[in-house]
Amino acid sequence: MTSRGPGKRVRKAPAERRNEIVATAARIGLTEGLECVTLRRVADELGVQPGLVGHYFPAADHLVAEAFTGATMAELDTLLPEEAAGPGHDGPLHTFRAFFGLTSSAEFDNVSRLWLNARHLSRYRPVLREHVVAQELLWCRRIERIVLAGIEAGAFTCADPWAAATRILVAIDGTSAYINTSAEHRRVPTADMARTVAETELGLPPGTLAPS
Amino acid sequence: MTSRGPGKRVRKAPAERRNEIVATAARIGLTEGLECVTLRRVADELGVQPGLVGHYFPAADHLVAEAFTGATMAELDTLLPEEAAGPGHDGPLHTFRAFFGLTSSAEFDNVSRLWLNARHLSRYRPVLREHVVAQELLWCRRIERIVLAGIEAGAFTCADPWAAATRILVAIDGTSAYINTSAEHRRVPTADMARTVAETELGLPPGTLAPS
DNA sequence: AATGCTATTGAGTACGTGACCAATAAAGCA
DNA sequence: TGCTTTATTGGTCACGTACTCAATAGCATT
Repeated sequence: MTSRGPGKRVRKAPAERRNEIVATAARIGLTEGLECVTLRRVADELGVQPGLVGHYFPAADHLVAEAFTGATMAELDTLLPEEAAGPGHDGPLHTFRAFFGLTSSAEFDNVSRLWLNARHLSRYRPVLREHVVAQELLWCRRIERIVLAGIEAGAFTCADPWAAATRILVAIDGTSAYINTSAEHRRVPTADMARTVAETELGLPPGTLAPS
Repeated sequence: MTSRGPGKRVRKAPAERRNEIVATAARIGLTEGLECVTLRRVADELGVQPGLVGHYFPAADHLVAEAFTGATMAELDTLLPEEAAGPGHDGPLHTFRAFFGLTSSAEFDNVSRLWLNARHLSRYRPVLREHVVAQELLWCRRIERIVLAGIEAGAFTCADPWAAATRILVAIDGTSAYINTSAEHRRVPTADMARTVAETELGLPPGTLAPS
């Protein structure tokens, strides 16, 4: 991919190089797993010496943690764009339809794997753990905002938006827990579960959030 | 724990030694994580040379896989004893009450961690993957049997027992997905979710499966 | 009591990891 | 233009892993 002859140096502004490193680490983490995010692996990918990556990340844990945050942050912005909760849009109902459409598609598989990966690795890596907790709460808050917008617009009925958001995420995370194992065997009974849970939580008739 | 002076050999029957090794590996996997199940670690625990463990398990993957199966199999028998589905017992309703009581308690935390651990590690380790899939289906089938017994006894109403069992497990696995991260923040909204999902799936009035 | 089988030892190889650091060359500034 | 700063190189180091294998010693059988 990125290959330069030996000895050739390319000197970049620290901020730019740092971003490069994090972006590469995020891509590796998303597609191959966070344990593949090593100083050497990232350096190879960038056509650079391992020492350089170590220079920007004296502790490898921080690189892994930032890789995770980078990947999930980007994904969240795809799934639930910030502006979706604001005014002048298709409305919360359409936002959720798109959301459940995406989370049910195969594109989401790598994201499921990443979450599973990060949640387990957090057992041993405190730095990563903090980033994962922050992202978990961020995702939950982002959903809560859509719920709030829907209540305000009179589209949803829900006594506790935070609890509803939490339980919707349980359904999503529960469904994607089998992504590396018996996902095939479960596709049928679990395909609509997250959507159904959401409809129940938001006081919607069954099928309301199904793709149009 | 088990310490012998150097050079002292204890020679055991192969089957017995093998069981010892798997039992130790299962304990380590359950309490410290499957990546701690190494030839060295298990050998240390048994007061034995690493080469011996390597003799019984020429590929370390198989040891990890058997450790997982050993631990989850034992746990399943605690949670849903085989005979619970048979005749002459407190009945399916009581069985499920006990089940949800246990899965909600802190004793279950290590089991949640183990499942998370194994489901992620299955991404890289095909041998473990097969064992995990087998256990996942076994747990699901065991629940399905209780559901079937309950339907037969007229206690439950359920059109598709297998699908119901699958969705109950989604709720349980979803709830326990945060065991290493933001579990504290979610305890309140998710505490009763698995039980509630089960009551819905089985056509029971809310609270029927709550601890008595 | 002697013998054979084999469970067990103890040291070996090869590999991948994170961390460390002096030397070097590229970029910006005087 | 020359000088200073520092991003980058290219190694080394110690550690932990799986795996290999000849030699050894415990047990069971004769």
